[in-house]
Amino acid sequence: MLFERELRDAVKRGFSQLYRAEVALSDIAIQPTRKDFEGDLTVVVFNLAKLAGKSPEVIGNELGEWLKANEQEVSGFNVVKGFLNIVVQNEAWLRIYAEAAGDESYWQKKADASLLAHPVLVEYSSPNTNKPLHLGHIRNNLIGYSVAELLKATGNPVQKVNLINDRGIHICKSMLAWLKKGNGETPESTGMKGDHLVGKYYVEFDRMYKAETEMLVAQGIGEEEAKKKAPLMLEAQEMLRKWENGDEETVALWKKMNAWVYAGFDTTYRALGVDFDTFYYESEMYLLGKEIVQEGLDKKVFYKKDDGSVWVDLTEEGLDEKLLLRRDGTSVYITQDLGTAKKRYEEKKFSRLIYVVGNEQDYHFKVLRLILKKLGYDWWNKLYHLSYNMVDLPSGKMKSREGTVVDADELMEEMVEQAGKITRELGKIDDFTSQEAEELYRMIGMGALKYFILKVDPEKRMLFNPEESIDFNGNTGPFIQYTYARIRSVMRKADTYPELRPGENYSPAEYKVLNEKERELIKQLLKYPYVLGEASERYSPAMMANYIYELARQFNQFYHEYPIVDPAEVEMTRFRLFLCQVCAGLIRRTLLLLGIGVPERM
RNA sequence: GAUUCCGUAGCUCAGCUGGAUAGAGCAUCUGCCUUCUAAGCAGACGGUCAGGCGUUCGAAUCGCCUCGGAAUCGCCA
Repeated sequence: MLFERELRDAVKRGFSQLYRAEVALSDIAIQPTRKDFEGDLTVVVFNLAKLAGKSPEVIGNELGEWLKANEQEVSGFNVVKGFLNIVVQNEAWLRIYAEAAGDESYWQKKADASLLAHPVLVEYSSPNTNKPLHLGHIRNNLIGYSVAELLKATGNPVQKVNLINDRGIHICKSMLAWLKKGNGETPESTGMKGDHLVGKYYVEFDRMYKAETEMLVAQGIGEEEAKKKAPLMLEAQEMLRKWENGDEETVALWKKMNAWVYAGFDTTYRALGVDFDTFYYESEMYLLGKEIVQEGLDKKVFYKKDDGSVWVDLTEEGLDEKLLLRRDGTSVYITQDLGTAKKRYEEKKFSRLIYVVGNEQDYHFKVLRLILKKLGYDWWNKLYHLSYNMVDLPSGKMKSREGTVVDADELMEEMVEQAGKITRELGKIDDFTSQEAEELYRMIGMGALKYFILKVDPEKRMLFNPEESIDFNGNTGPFIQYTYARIRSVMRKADTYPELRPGENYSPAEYKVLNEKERELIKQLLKYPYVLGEASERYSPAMMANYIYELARQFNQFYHEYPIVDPAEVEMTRFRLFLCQVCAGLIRRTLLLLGIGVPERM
């Protein structure tokens, strides 16, 4: 944090002068001072007291005196129960604030230079093409998009990639059900979005399949066997074989239905505001990795069983044996992933490859990294599984097959509708054209949804209750958007007093009468690059969300307590307008990292 | 069964490498719009940080145990 390093150094020097003893920088704990005490930074003196052999109270006072005498920026201190609270003089805050405001580079914390030479790949979304996107996918997409933006903001070259799972038994299920029950339905003939139409037949397959297995069970066949022997399942498997053999009719159907799905996804992605630099298709990648199997066998990392299947033994690492090639010679998921990772590394030499994938695949990625390591690829540790937790409903987990999902398109539509309803009730934009109003509703509705998802740490499981719509008050996206609109409104008012505006060369450094709220606001503003740096390192959009909420909250307190535009107070008005400008800029900048837009009015 | 993750206010969530009296929002209750946007501000209420033991000057945070929940351990992806 700001001044933290300087203070730490100063404490070290002071300690050494006062007690003729050295203390490691890492042993000096500095934290922001709690709100209820006076001060900006707090030195925890317990361990220092121990080293010096005096009581915390005494050390605190002695160190405080020393700092005040020797450090220009320290204007005061107090000691409470072993905590040395340091007051940094206003001039120092203002000086740094003035410098930062005039220096674009201050707001762009740079990542470790060693990472900047090669791209960071962020793989996210990665949908199956047999069903539409649901709330779980929304979380994935929003996290992936935002993490990519965070990395960009810290200077990393980023490529967003989407690996579409466009082949496999699940796709065949939809295809088969459509053949049997579809009557030639198309998105055009039904007016349905393509992905929803295909999803309808995925659910339909499951319904028919369940009926079949139940019938078989009724005939006295065991459940497990019934599931395997059900004619529909056999048919789906046959279809997959046909597809793999390039059967024309099957491939044509597959292409047709996938095209429907892509058109649907395109609409959803656009509504979500996410994008990708590269799309990969599993149908083009699934054969990769076979040469890796051979390589592993040559290096004796893998072994072959009598039936011809290929395995890797990970028991030494505390895991199990893992299959890599079936006895019929076809590859499994992890084999493809090995091949895909290798190909990508050869092509891109990525500095990191971040997989945004749900935590149900923690084991999978552990194994993936381990196998690459065993094969001797030194880039194995550049793979990172950004594991996010499930979005649960009050009724429990979402299941596509059973239709207990919160559909992405529907949810977004509801959010926008809700935003429209609230906006109309408030009646502040009655002069907007209907198109302007629509855009605003979308911005607010999506802002609410995105903030709701992103403010929660990805690792934490979160609950969504469809009964209670997502809030627009309190700790929400619209609250922050509202703060921005409010600031813009003040600035518009200032336009009528050109002589009050801070000019191009305005510097806030000379302002003398900083009040408490302004001071807090400036401190919060200056934290930005530090928070950004950490959020980027930890892949945590939630940190940015929490940061900007706090800033908005503080701004609203300031706004409420003090007038901003006052023709009788030129210096004050300039200072405050400038502060508004910086706050608004930061809100905009931060929300953009979360994929959220800001309105001029709302 | 084994492994991993999780458990903070009625609800949804913050809480950085251990530091002061554990913070927000929602909900409930009270105030504040003839002054720059009330999607706001101020206040009240609400906690055995699942429980226990330990390490420490100090534990929501670290370790062990118990209870509760979830995920994974497929010739599915």
